Amino acid sequence: MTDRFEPKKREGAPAVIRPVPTRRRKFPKQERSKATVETILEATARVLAREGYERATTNRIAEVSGYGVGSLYDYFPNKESLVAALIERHAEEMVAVAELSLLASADCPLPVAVRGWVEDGVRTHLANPGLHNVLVEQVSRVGDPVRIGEFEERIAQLIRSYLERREGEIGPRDLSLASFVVAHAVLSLTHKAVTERPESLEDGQLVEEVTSLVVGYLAHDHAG
Amino acid sequence: MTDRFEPKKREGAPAVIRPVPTRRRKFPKQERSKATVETILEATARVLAREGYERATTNRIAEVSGYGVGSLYDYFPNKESLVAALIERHAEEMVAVAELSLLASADCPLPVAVRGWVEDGVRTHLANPGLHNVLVEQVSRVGDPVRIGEFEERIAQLIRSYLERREGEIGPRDLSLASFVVAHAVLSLTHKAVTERPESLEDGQLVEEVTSLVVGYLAHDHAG
Amino acid sequence: MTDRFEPKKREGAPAVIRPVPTRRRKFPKQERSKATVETILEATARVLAREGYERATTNRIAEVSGYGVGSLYDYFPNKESLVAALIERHAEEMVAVAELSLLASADCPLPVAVRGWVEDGVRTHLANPGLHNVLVEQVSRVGDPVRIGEFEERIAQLIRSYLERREGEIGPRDLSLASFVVAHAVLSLTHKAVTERPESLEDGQLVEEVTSLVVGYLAHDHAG
Amino acid sequence: MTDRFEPKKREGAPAVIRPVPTRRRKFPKQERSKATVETILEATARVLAREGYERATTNRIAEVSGYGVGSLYDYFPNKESLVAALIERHAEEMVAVAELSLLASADCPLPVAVRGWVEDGVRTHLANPGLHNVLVEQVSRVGDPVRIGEFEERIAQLIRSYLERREGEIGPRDLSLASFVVAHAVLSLTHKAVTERPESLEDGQLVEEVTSLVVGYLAHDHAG
DNA sequence: GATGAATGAGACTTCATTCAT
DNA sequence: TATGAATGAAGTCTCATTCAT
Repeated sequence: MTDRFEPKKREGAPAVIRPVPTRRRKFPKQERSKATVETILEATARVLAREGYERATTNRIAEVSGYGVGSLYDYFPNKESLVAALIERHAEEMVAVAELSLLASADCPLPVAVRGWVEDGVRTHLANPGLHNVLVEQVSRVGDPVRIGEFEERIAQLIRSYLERREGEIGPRDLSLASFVVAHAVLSLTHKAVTERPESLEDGQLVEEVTSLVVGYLAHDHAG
Repeated sequence: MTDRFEPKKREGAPAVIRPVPTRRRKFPKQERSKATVETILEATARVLAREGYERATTNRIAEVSGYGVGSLYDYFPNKESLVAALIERHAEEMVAVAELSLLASADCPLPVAVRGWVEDGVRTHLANPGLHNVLVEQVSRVGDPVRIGEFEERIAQLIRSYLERREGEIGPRDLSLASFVVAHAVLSLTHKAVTERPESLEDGQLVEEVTSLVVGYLAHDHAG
Repeated sequence: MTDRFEPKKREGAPAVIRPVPTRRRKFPKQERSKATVETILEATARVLAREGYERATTNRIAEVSGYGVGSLYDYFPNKESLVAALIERHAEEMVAVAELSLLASADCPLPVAVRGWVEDGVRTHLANPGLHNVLVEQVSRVGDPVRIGEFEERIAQLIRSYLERREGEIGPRDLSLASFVVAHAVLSLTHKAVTERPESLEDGQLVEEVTSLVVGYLAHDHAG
Repeated sequence: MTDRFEPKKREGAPAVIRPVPTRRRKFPKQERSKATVETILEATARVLAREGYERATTNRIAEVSGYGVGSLYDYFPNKESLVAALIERHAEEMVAVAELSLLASADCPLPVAVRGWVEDGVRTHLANPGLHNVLVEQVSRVGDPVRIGEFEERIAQLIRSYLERREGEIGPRDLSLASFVVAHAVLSLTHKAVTERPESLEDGQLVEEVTSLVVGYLAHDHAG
C-alpha cells in the first residue's frame, strides 16, 4: 500500500531556490529562427518593463511578439528562461561596457578611467530603467548563479587588470577584494541612482561622487 | 498615508507597478491580536526564507503559523502585505542599527564610526541571509516606495548628522548626495558580501575594505 | 556552461509507463469531505462513461460535480488519480462480488457455483458498461500495478479456496495456475460480452457457455 | 467502408466515442510511398511501445521515422489513424496466425490443433509485448469497431470451420457462440499471460492449461 | 513529395482569497 | 474571533495539425 502521491516538486528548498530550466530549447541555426528568438526576446523585454515579472504572461509576450505561444515555447522552455536570457544579455552588455571603457582608458589616470566607466555604465542603464529594474530583481531567482558569477568575475578581472598596472599608486593590497568592492559599489550605485535619483544624474553630480568614492578608496592608504 | 488596497482586477500598469495593498487590515489593539500578527509574520519569514516569494503560499504560511488561512486574512489584506510588513520591519531594523551605531560613535573618529556601523550592519544581515535575499528582491515590487524612501532618507539623515559635525574634515560639499552615496554603498556591499562572499566576512577583511571605501571617499578632496 | 535545461520528465520509459500520482491528496476525515469526494467520483464516472478518458476534462468533471475545479484538486492530485480511484473501486467491487458469490455457494456443486458467480459478474458489468470500458482501457496506464495485482490475486485466491474443497473432483493439479486461468477467462469474457454481445446475455446463453467453459476445464482430466 | 474522417470540432459524444478518422490519406501507389508508410508505422510502433499512447507525439514519431511531420500527415490524417493502422495490422496478423495454425491442423485431433494455435499465438504476442499492450488498450478507442469486428469474426469463423468438421465430437450446439467463447478466451488469456505471467509461459504450462480450457469446454456435454 | 517552423485551442493545475459555520 | 473547505480566474505549457517554401 505504497503511496504513489507526489504532486509536484515542492520539497524544502534551501533559502535561494532555483528549480528551473533556463537554456534555450532549440539552438537557432537557421537565420529565420535567430530572428524569431530575437523578436521574442524584444517582446519579453517590452512586456517585462511594462508589466513587471509576475504580471508578464507568456501569452502576452507571444502576442506582443507577433508569434503564437507555441513558437515561444519552441525556443524557450518556460517563462523563467526568457528572463534568464535577458539577464544574460544584460550581464554581457555590462561586461562589454566595462571592457570597452577600461581598455580604452588603460593608460589614463585613475579619475579619468573611473569617470569614463561610470559614465558609460550610467548611459547603459538609462537606456531602459524599467527593464533593468525587473532584471535586477530577478537575478537571484532565475539567474544561473554560476554564469552570473562568471560575469561578475569578468568585470572584476577587468578592473583588476587596470589596477595591476598602477599597483604602486593604489592603497588596497588585496586586488581581488578591491576589484569586488569597486565593481559592486559602482554597479549598485549606478542602478540605484538611475532608479531613484535620476535628477542627480542630469548634471553629472552623481557620476562625480561615485568617481570620488572609487578614487578615494583606491588612493586611500591601507598600510596604516 | 493613503490605503493602497485595490482587491481584484489589476490591468494596465505603467513601467513600475505597485498596485497592491500593504497596510494591515486590523490594527491589533488587543494583546492577543498583537501576538497573532507576530506569529504570522514569523511564519511568513520562515516560509519566505525557505521557499522564496513565488513558492511561498499563504496557505503554507498559515499552516506554519499554526493559524487558519482565514485568520491570516483577518490581519493582512493579502500576500504582498505580509512581505511589505517584513520589509518595513527590516528597514526599521536597519535604521535602528544605524541610529545606535552612529549615535554611539558620534564623537569617534571617522574610521572608527564607519567600521562600527558596517560591523553592526553585517551582523544584522548575517542573522537571516535567505530572508534578506527575498526581501531585497521584493522591495521594488511590494515595498511602498514612499515609505521605503522614508527609511532610506532616515538613514541618510543619520549619516548626514554625523558628517555635519565633521564638515571640516571631509571632502564632499553636497552632504545630501554624500549621505546617499555612503548609505547605499555600505548597504549594498554588505548585502552582496553576505550573499556571495561570506568568507570575506569571517576575518573582517571586507569590513575593512568597506570602511576604507567610505573613509577614503569622505577624506578625498573634492575641491580639485 | 552547464545546461540547466530539463523541460519536463520525458526520458525513456519502459514499455508500460506509469509516471503519475494516484492517491488522494487529503484523506477525508470529515463527513463533508467524504461526501465531496463521493460526489466528485460520481461526476468522474459519469463524464468518463459519456466522453471517454481523453475527452473528459477535469473542468468538465468539476462542473458536473457541482464543485469548482479547485475542490477537485483538493482531493485528487490530478486527472489520472480520479480514474485510478474509480479503477480501485471497480476492482474492489469485483472482489466483493466474487467473495459473496463464491462464499454463498461454497457447498454447491461446481456448475451451480460458477453459474452464480458469472451471473453476478455480468449483472455488475451491465450496470455501467460505458464506464467499465474506459476503466478497463485505462487499467494498464493509470492503475497501480501492485494494487491491481493484489485485487486479481484476491479473486484468484477466492477461486482457489473454492477449488481446494473439491480437489478430488477437479482435473487441474496446479491450483494457482488454474485459478488464474479461470479468473481471467471469466472476467474477460464477461467484459467482452457486455461490450460486444449484449444480446447473447439476454437469454442467459452466454452465461451458460462461460459456465461450461469453466466446468469443462475443471472437470477435464489433466492426468493424460 | 465509409471514411470516418472529421477533422476538427469534436463536441457532444454519445456513450462510446469514436469520432475520429482512421483511413489513410493517400493510398500508396508508388513503391517509394509504400516504403515511407512502412517506415512511419515502424517508428510509430517503436515510439508507442516505448512511451505509451498519450506520451507518443506525432512529432516524435516523425523524428524517429526520419521523415518530417509533414510527411507523416501526407500519409495519415491524424495520430489516431497511425494507431488504427497498427491495430489493423496486428489483427491481420492474428487472423493469419489462426488461419495457418488451424488450417495446418485441420485434420489433427482437438488437443493438438488447439495447442498448436495457442503456441503460435503466444509466440506472436511475445514478439513485442509493450506494443501489444498499447494496442489492446487503444482498440476500444481508435479501432474501427466494424473492422475490428470483422477480424474477430474471421477468427471465429476459422474456429467454426474447424469445429464443424468435428461437430460430432463436441458439446456446444451453438457453434457461433462457441467460436466466440473460444476465440476470446484464448486471445485474452494469451495477452494476459504474456503481460503478467511471462514465467508461466516458459515451461509451456500455461499453454497446456489454455488448451485444457478449450478442449474441456468443447468436449463438455451441453446436452445435460 | 517533403519539410519543419509556426500555430493556438485547450488541457491541467495553482493559489490568493472568501465566507458560511 | 477563528476556521478551512471551497472557489475559479488565470497561468503555464503541450502537441496535433497546417502550409508556405
